[in-house]
Order: sequence, then C-alpha cells, then structure tokens
Amino acid sequence: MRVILPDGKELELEEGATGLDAARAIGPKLAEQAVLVRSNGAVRDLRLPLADGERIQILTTRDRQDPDALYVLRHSAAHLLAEAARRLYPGTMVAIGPPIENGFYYDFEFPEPVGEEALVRLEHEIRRQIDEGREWERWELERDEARRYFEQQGEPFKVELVDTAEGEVSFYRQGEFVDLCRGPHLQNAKPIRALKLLSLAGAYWRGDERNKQLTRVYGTAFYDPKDLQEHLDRLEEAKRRDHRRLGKDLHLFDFSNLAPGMPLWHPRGMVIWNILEDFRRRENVRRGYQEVRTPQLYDSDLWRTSGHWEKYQEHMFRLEIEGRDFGLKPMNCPGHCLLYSLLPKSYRELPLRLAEAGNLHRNELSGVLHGLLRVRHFVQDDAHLYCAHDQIQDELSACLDYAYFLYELFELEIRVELSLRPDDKLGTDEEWDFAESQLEQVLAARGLAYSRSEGEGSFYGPKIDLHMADSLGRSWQLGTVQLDLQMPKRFGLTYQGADNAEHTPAMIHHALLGSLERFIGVYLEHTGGDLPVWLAPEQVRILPVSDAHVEKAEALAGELRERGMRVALDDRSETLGRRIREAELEKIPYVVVWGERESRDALAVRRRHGEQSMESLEALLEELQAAAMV
RNA sequence: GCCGACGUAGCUCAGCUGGUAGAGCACUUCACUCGUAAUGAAGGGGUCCGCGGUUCGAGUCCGCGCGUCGGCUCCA
Repeated sequence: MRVILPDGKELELEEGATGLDAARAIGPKLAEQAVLVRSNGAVRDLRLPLADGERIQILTTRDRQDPDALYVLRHSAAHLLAEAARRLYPGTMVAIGPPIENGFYYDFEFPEPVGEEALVRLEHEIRRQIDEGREWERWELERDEARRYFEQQGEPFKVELVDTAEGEVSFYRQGEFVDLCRGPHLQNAKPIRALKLLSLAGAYWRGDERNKQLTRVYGTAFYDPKDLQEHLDRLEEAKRRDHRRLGKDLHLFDFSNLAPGMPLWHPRGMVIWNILEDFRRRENVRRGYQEVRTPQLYDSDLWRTSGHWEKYQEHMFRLEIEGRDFGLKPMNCPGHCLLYSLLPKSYRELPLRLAEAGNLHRNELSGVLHGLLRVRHFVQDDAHLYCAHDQIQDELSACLDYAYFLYELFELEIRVELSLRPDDKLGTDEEWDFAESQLEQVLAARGLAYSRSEGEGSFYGPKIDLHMADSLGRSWQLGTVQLDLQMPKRFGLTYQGADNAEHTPAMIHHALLGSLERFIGVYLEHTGGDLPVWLAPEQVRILPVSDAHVEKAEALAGELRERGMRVALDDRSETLGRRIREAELEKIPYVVVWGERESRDALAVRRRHGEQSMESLEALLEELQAAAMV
C-alpha cells in the first residue's frame, strides 16, 4: 500500500504498516522524534495502522508549539500524574485525565484529602519517572475483559467508563500504570522536558453535583522549558490586565466585605458608567425604544406567575413585609409584562419596545462571585420587545444589528451560541420548534457562525448568547437575545389585531452589553485599562513645568473644559518626570506640558505610551473632539 | 454551595521553630521650581479579617464564622 506525504510524494509501505513504520521508512531520526500522525486533520496514535492512499503528516518533537503535538504530550503527562498519584498515595482511585487548553488535569479520589503540598510531591515523582524512562504501550480489549480488569484493580470509575464505551476499548500502559484511554500517546516520556503542576480543585464525577466530588490536579507541560516560561509569563501579563487590579489602580470601583458581590463605584468609575448609560439611552431612542421604570420589589405572586419562583426562589433576595412574601427583582421581564398589561393594547402599538436599566439582585452562590464579572447586584442594558408573530424576524434582526453595532464600536470578538430547549421548559414542543427556528433563521440571514447548545436555553425560550473572553481566556456571556412565547401567555397579555380579534404577542428579551458591571470588567481586560478617549474618566492632564506656568495652564484647562473635555491640572510641586510617569500609569490618554517654550500655537502633547508632538491648540482640540465623539 | 489556597498599614508584601509588628510605594509637612516614566528630608498611619480556645504569653497553634483567589457545579 502507499500513503501520501505532505510534500505530495508517495510512500510505499507493507500492508498494515503503522504511522511509526512510515516514519521509520523515511528516516530513523524522524522515527525517534515522532509524536503523532495527523491524517486529514485528525490526530492519530503512531501505533495504529495506516490506510492505503491516506494523506499523512508525521509530527515530531520539533513541532513543539503545534496544538496537536502539545495535546499528545499533555495527555501523556496526565498519565504520568496518575501513575505518581497511585504510587505516592496508595489506594487512590483514578477517574479521567484529559489534555485541555494550555495543559491537562487528572481527577482522583484520594484515600485521604490532600492539600497543595501534594503538588510538589507529585511533581517530583513525575520527574523521577521521566528520568527513569517511561514508554507507552498500546493494546485493545473486549469490553467485558476490560470491565473485569478494572473491577479486579478496584477502579470503579473506570468500570463505569467501560460500561458506557462501545465495542473494543484501548489501553495504554507506562511503568506501573495501565489506563483505559483513547490515546494518542507519546512513544516515551523523553519529550516532556517541562512540566508543572499548577493547582488543586474539587470536581464532581462526570460534572454532576449529585455525584461524588473528586480531587482534580491541574498541570501543564511543554516540549521546551522556554515555552513553559513563556506560558507562565503570559499568566503574569494576564494578571496585569485583570479588571480587579485595574479597578483598584485606576480608582474605578471597589468591593467591601460588608457587601459581597456588590461593587462600590468610585467617582472615576462612575464617569465610565454614566457615559455608557447616556450612550445607551441615546441609542435606544434612535432605535425606537421607550424607557420605563418598574419596581425593585414585588410580591412573590408576580414571580409565581412568571415561573421564576418555582425555579429560582433560592437565588432571590426575599423579605417579609406585613406577612407578605416579597422578592427583590432578579430581572426586569415580569415587571415589564405587568406594565404591558396596563398599557393600551392595539396592534398599532406594536412592536412595543420597553427599555429599563433596572437594578437587579441575584443571590449567586458565594463560590461563583468574581470581581465585576459575576456579581449579586447589577444593571443590565435590558429591553423587552412585544410584537406580533409576523414582526419577530424584523425585530430579531434589528436586535442583532444593534448588538453588532456595539461590538464593532468596542472592537470586541464575540462568540455566538444558540441555546436550545432545556428539560424543564415551559410550553409545547411546537412552540419551541417555532421559536428555535426563528432564531436559526435570523442567524442564518446574518451569516453568523455559531455553536448550538442543547438544553442551555431559558425555561421560557431559546436564546442567542453572545460571549466574550476575559484576559485568561475564560468565556463570559455579555449579550443575550431571547424569544419568549411563554411569559405573554402566563401574564395573559393580549393585543387587539386589525381583525378585531385578541392575540397574544411574542416577547423578545435582550441585553446587548449584558450587565454594565460585567461589560466594564471584560472591556477593561480587553483594553488593558487603555480606554478610548470617549470613555476615559480623565481625557487630558495638563502639567505646568513650574509654578510660573500654573496660571496659563489653568487657562488652557478652562478652555478645554469649555469645549467639553474632561481635564485635570497637576500642579503639584513634583518634578515633571514624575508627573508624567504618574499620568502614564493612570493611563491618561493625553498629557499636555506647558512651560516657557509653549504657546497656543505650539503645545507639547504627549499621548499614551509616549508618543509626542507639537500641536496648535486648534489641532489638538480637533483631534480630541474627533476621538471623543461617538 | 463544594474542593484547595489565602486574609498583616491605602497598595504590594516580609515577619524562621509562639516572646505584644516591619519594608517599599502611597499619604501629610518642609525644602526644591524642575522639560517628557520615580528630587530630597521629616512625619503620621495597624482591633495583624472576626469570634472562641490552647498557653504565663497568639499575627504565629487549634476550632468555628466571614471574605477573597483558582477550580467544580450553577448562571432567569
């Protein structure tokens, strides 16, 4: 048989030859360094036979930054970790240990709880194994045999995995450790030249909190120690972009032990907040939204009507007043439905677009709170659109236009997810078929790439979720566009159609920036704190060279302020170098130095990151106003 | 909520095996009046997260609680 190599050449091999055989046929060095075979983009173990006519590529330790090559390396590293865990902590049962983005993990049930000192011990043991030499050996077994093997080994998690597998299963062995594993794996442990165990965490077996909680050990591995160092450096860099760090350094917001999960906004942070709110309000008016304001607190009957009580009462802040059970609103929609029921109900009023940046409270589990990205008190740029069924496409389409207008403005990279019916849905399958197809249709019309998430929809409707990553690559939902046929029914909402009959409107829920808190958090990480001029709390800082220049500098500041700029004057008796450094650290977009050499026609302007030029006042104003205008 | 770690001045952090707390930056004052990323000096500042316990004595050891961080689960 023959296989085709990346350069187009054909390689003649014996029937049943493996990837490793192919590598040997090309050269001994290639065979020694080979780590995997890539065939039609799929990753395959070197030990597996090739097929006639197959296009193959052999990856080696030289492909040290190739994601597939790293995947295999880390997969093998995970097996070494399991071997080490069983050796150091006898009685440990192993669960699963896959490679992941940037590393790998393995889940164990240790006989006794372990702390972080275990990471050091395990890492040493793995190094010892690598030095000692480990080679991977692969074979296949029938399910029943595999099951018997793990029963005899006392590995209940593996037994469960075998039970859900189909047909034959494959095994890998290195040293004293045998694992049920799809592979692929390295030939031996030599290529693992850099390895670090990073953290310990609890993780539920099969991701279900009703199951036993196992101990997950996270680590990472590389072909080259330099790559590990670079990875660690990147994590350090991400720390500098952390919005919690920036919030403190730039005096934007804070948290207090006295209000967990509820940010306190400083004056500077509030400038950003208000600009965003003004902007949203203006944009809403332009797009035919009407602003409303609804209560913060409702009788639990409202939440029973909406269906939230049954599902979410544990996550609501509740209080009892004169024997009545009240709940702080965790979202605006039921309130808006209540308001709709009080408004005129002619088809001529539709689509009715109600917007409200209401204060929402959700009693999130303490363990999930995370800076501004997951809070208990927040404000969404929320809106609810009530429309006739034949208006749904136009309204959905306008929502996505609006959303992408925002994301392009902020230069965000958005991942789109279509979340479909959950198990505990309200309404009929026919309604869900209709609602889901409406969302699919609008996504298709826009040509947006998206992933589908079965079961992730809201209980009242499917949704298009718009996600963005933070500085560490963790994904956060910003926007959401939801089509809801249930709330209007539950609230008995109707409108009178042109046919003089009563109809039930459809309802579209949307938040596009999402919560302002989360948006500001993610956006700070996205920009590293270098906010665009229009959002910068302080746009220009003026530095008089010495006391003699303060008066003129003040006049200049006044003039810029007149023209609508946010200006500060730093006339402290510090050296100019120091004041410039501080302005730079505070990420002020423009610094203007005023001394002997300056005049209205020649201002010394310094932009963020040090770029300098001389500008006339008029030219500067023009530049500033262009940058500040949105 | 669960697993692990952490909680010392406004911030970043040091404080070994228990002997009642320290640095840098920030802040205040004074001097300097400065040309594009840190001028110098002096000074103020701490319920060592909280509550209990062990001890002659606890920032340090133990228990409980709260908060934060990294995960898991959850996310209307």
